[in-house]
Amino acid sequence: MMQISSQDFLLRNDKLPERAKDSKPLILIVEDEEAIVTLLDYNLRSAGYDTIVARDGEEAVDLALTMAPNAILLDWMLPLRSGLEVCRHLRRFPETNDVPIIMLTARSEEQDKLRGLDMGADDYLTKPFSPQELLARLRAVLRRAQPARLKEILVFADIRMDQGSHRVTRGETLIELAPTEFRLLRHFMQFPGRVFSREQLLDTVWGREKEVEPRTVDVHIRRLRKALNGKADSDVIRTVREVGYSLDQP
Amino acid sequence: MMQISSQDFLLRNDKLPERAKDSKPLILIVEDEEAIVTLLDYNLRSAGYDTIVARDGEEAVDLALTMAPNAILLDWMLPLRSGLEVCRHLRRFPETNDVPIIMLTARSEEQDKLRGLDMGADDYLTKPFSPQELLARLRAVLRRAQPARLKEILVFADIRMDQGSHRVTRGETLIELAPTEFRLLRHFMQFPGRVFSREQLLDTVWGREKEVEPRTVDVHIRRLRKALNGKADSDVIRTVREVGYSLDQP
DNA sequence: CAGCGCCGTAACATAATCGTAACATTTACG
DNA sequence: CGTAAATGTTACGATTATGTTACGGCGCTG
Repeated sequence: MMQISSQDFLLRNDKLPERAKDSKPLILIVEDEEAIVTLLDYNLRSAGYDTIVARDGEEAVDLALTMAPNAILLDWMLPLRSGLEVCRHLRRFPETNDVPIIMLTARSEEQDKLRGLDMGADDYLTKPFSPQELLARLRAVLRRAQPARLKEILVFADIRMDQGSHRVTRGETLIELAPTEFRLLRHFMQFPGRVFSREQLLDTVWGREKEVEPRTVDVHIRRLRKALNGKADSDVIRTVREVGYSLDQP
Repeated sequence: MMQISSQDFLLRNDKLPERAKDSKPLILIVEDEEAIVTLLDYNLRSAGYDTIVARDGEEAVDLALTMAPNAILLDWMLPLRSGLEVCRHLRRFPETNDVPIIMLTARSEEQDKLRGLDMGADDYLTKPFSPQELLARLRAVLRRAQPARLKEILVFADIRMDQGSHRVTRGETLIELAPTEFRLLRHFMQFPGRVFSREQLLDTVWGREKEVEPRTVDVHIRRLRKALNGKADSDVIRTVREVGYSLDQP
């Protein structure tokens, strides 16, 4: 079916995994003072990181979105958009929501620090700082950064959920889901095979603000089943009597 | 429920395989005439490109999505799906939205050319052509290649936005947009298919200097829809309840 | 300064979704 | 088999989110 020369195919399959897995962490430096950029860049590269540099706030957002860095060093004072603004902005988007951000600032005022952390910064570094301190804090935030990353695309059997476009397909069919059905399915797909009680589902999918009858879950399970299965009888939701429901192979 | 090919979703919003920077550019040749394939293949390889070949429209879409070529040479007349269709199709998906496409055609009629460019082709080559011309144009589009979101001309389905001249067309129709509507549409076209919350849109399209009610977004969506759709009922903006809006195929 | 286009908001209209109760069916178990 | 408990299914009124319209204000431009 695919017409490609064997040479190409081998080449590509050789190269692809390499970059994905054991490449160096990429650090985005957001800083307009050339001297500091040079300093940071030199230290980070010496320590085995890859770096890219943004000179202003706009560029920072651009690069953060396109290059998917593993961490961001973000200067407080910037042209076009302040570091604070950039930080808040990045935190609004799923792609960058969980990238660790270390704020750099000339002042060490408590208030600024708190504001920075409020906006979603992970750590805080006061100029002047030693390269050792920088690297230590960087290692720390990178270490902590593991579990946050929710997958953008969830797959279970022939069901695909794309959280970016907010679409669900089963095989080749596009599935339309109401909001609660979507959240319910997402929760199941985040923990495939695991059984959840009605109470647990109410907690996680509904939230604990309003009291809802446990039996209401049944109704939404029914709606989700109907939407997912169409007319075929391949039910991916398993009822575990006395316990709850799980996403499971038919 | 609509039917979509599984290939469409295979890589949707996933990261495409990233090739090492110093590898040769990969060119996808879409052409059913063997003689021309041979010619193109020989010339491209001599000039230092890697090539893969698709013999029909279906295969073209498949390979474009799975192999992430750096550019596509696309014949106008094809089995299964016309080059025009393939072009439009590829432009609908984020992964292939920004791959440069050069259309190949036997005829040099102005009208075809315009239609091709409307569908999102980057350039146009009339058979017979000299290898020199081919390579020159290829170099040109590769040089210009940029992520969709930084492109000067954005294309989604039959909508074209030229940021240089600040013009928007849908099919043959010129669309007049107020400034906010323009920025809103631009943002959607920079991230086709992606859902944005009202808050995110206020951040990116409005900017956060002044506080604006989230519901104001609805009104501008309405105005944009009205301007784009005319009287036809082909709405390219999808409402995702409780979440936001996205640019999407009708 | 009058007219025009654009914007943000509130108010009202419409549509989608939700939660619940009531009834139907299945299951477990003696 | 027969019964009780658990789950499946359905229909419907209430609620909420979104669609739509109209209006006043503001900044330009002629």
